[in-house]
Amino acid sequence: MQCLKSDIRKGILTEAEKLFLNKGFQGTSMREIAQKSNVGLSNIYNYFHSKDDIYQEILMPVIRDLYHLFYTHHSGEQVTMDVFTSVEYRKRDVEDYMKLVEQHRVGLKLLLFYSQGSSLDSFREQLTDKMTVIIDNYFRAMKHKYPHLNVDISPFFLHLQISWTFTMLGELVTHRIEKEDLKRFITEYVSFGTAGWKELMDA
Amino acid sequence: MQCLKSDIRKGILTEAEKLFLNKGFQGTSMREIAQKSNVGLSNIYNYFHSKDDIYQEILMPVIRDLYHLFYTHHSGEQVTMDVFTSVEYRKRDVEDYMKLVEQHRVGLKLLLFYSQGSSLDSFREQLTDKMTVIIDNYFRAMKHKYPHLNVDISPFFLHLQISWTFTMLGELVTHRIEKEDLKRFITEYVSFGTAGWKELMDA
Amino acid sequence: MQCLKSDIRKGILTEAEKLFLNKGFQGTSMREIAQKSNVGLSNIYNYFHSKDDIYQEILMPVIRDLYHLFYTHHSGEQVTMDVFTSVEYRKRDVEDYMKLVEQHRVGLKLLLFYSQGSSLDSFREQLTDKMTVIIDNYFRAMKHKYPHLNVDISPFFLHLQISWTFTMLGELVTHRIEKEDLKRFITEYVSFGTAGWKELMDA
Amino acid sequence: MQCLKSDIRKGILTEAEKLFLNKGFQGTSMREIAQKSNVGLSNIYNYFHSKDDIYQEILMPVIRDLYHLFYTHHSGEQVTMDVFTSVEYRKRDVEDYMKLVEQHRVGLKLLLFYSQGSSLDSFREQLTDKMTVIIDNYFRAMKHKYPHLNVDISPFFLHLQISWTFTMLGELVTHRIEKEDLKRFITEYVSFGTAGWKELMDA
DNA sequence: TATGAATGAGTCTTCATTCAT
DNA sequence: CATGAATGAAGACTCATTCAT
Repeated sequence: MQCLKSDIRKGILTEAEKLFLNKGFQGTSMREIAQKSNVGLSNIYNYFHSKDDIYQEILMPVIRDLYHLFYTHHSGEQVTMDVFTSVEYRKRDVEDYMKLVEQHRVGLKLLLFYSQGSSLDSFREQLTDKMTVIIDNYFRAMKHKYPHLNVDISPFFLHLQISWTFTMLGELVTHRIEKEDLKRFITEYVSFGTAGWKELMDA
Repeated sequence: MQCLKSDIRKGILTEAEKLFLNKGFQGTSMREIAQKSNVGLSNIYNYFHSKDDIYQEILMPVIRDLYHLFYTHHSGEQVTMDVFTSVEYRKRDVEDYMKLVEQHRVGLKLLLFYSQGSSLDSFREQLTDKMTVIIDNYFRAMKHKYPHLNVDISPFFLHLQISWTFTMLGELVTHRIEKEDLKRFITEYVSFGTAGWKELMDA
Repeated sequence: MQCLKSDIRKGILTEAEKLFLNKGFQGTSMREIAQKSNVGLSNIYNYFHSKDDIYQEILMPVIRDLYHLFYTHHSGEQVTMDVFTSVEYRKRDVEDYMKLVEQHRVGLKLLLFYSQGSSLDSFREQLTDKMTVIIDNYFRAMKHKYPHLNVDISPFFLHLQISWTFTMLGELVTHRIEKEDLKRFITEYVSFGTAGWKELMDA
Repeated sequence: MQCLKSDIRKGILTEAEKLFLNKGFQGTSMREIAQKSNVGLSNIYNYFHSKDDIYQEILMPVIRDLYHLFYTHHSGEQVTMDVFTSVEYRKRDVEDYMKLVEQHRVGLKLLLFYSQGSSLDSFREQLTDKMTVIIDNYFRAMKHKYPHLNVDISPFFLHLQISWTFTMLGELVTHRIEKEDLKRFITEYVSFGTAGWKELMDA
């Protein structure tokens, strides 16, 4: 019985994903991956360079979408306060997060909680730092456009806000929220956030 | 050549702490701990039962203080809205966090980011769950006392808020904040939070 | 440099057998087995799951034949006193034992004397118990068929007789008996046994 | 709290005995002995030279009595056939065994089943060999005294008979026989044995 | 006598990866 | 592309015994 090359690849990735999710990156061995995916241990190396390679390939899509989401949200052409204080804007934001979570539940879980020991170990940290820079620039642009506003937010608070986004993603991913509760949560989240930002910026 | 028992114990703990901080619990081997602390590998077992034992001993103080902080903050005798919306209250809160961070910077870092594979692996998750229950009860009591208020916060949002607290601790611990920036950050943090809660509860 | 799988397997088994015979199961280390059989220590685990696995594989044939011998001797269709008191019957018995010993000298030695710490540790005890039950049933059947006979043997004496069989196997295995002495021994053994059983059963 | 030196010795021996009985000589560690007997690990070496030393000391009494029993039984001044064929003689024999078993149940168990890895590992084998020589001499003397008798027993059968004695001791020790069953067993045992020996010697 | 620290070789087993076929 | 053998270091932990105090 022969299989298509691509099938085997997928098989490996699928089983590896399950294992990583259960035991973490470090806790999963190549042997297990081989056994579960019915592939000879050494044969795996015909498809992937290393364990880390498998891990990266699994997480590539999430990372791509995550980057895309973050960058489009915060580096759009329009510099406006609405991004922070408009309920509409924030609702769109959080709905985008939800979509991401629905599409990449497992991947996000891996990325946020099970990457210890892999090259993506500090992915969250790095992305947070990058985002901080980007948003910081955004603030500078806003300060230029609306000089009377207080957009002088401390870098640390900014950083924290971004990190919180990851935390929220983590919570959404681990505690599967029911549809009926979802709307309410979003309302609360948006209310809380907009009120907070308004307070900070109008001051 | 023998040394004082307490000295060697401390030596082991010190070096182990450093290693755990660099390589995580799983990534650190007893061999390394032995080498760095100039103790025979097997001799370590005269001081500690296991690797996990060392880890727990290192984190015991943080855990104790963390529990104490959380429980005293949220199970005080007085049921009042101030806890959420009073600037004074929240300032006191965040200052307590700061103290915790200053005293247990490394320990918190380990606890929050480097415990994978140890028995404290899911400590954050567990404590978050416990706190959620406690605060939920607090809300029920408030609802009883102030019936006109909207204290009907969704469990998920509550959970998220608590998780955010850990995130903040994590950020404070990883990004050493300068003294001059500290005051500003606290102000921002408190403003944001109180505004948010007010918005939610007055609605 | 790779060799035929079967050769290496055999090599490991051969050397392990020697070592177990010299040092017992517990006293033999995987390192030694690896060294003596010119195989990398870790490579052994490509052929066997564990030390115990090796041990079991070595003893599988003896155990099989031992079971077969015992069961066929004592669960034959014919219920007759001859089994105990006929010289012919007993001669056939003891000759079967001899064959077993010749074919599995080393294996029997291991099984009877060197299994401490392995999963076959209590093999003799277990088999003795099983056999006791079987022969006890046999006696009941005989009692039914020959009511005038005294077949009311105490369970303990029965147990002892079976245990003696193992002892004899043990002796045959450790003290290689010369061909010329063999016939004589068998005669003595059979005479002694038949006389004994006759005495007990005719009483 | 200070203890008499002899008390500590006894404590160590007592606890060691229990452990050896549960886990065998090899399976018992000095650490365990120290813990169970409430003695500092290294302090044990003020009382005993080594683990083997403890083991020997525990088994000294059994060995002494065993030797004494065997030697008096078979090297008495009187050379007579009765030793083998007289019911009275054999009854006295087996009753002596019973006494030995009652006095040294644990010791015999250790000696026969749990000595692997210790210096007493091959005690049974050695004693069996010694006894074989002694009884062989006894037979020679009998041949001289009663030339018409067939006392030309093969060494191997002799050896087996002696080994059987140990087996019986082993059985008596592991399967605690009830008082009511004891008498019956002895009768069976003696009947069987005397009939067997008569058959062999009168032939 | 008693203690706790020290030792150094030892236990079985698993790891990710490579190699030859 | 696939296989199974090979590697060599590493994993946590235990051992009986000794030493200095």
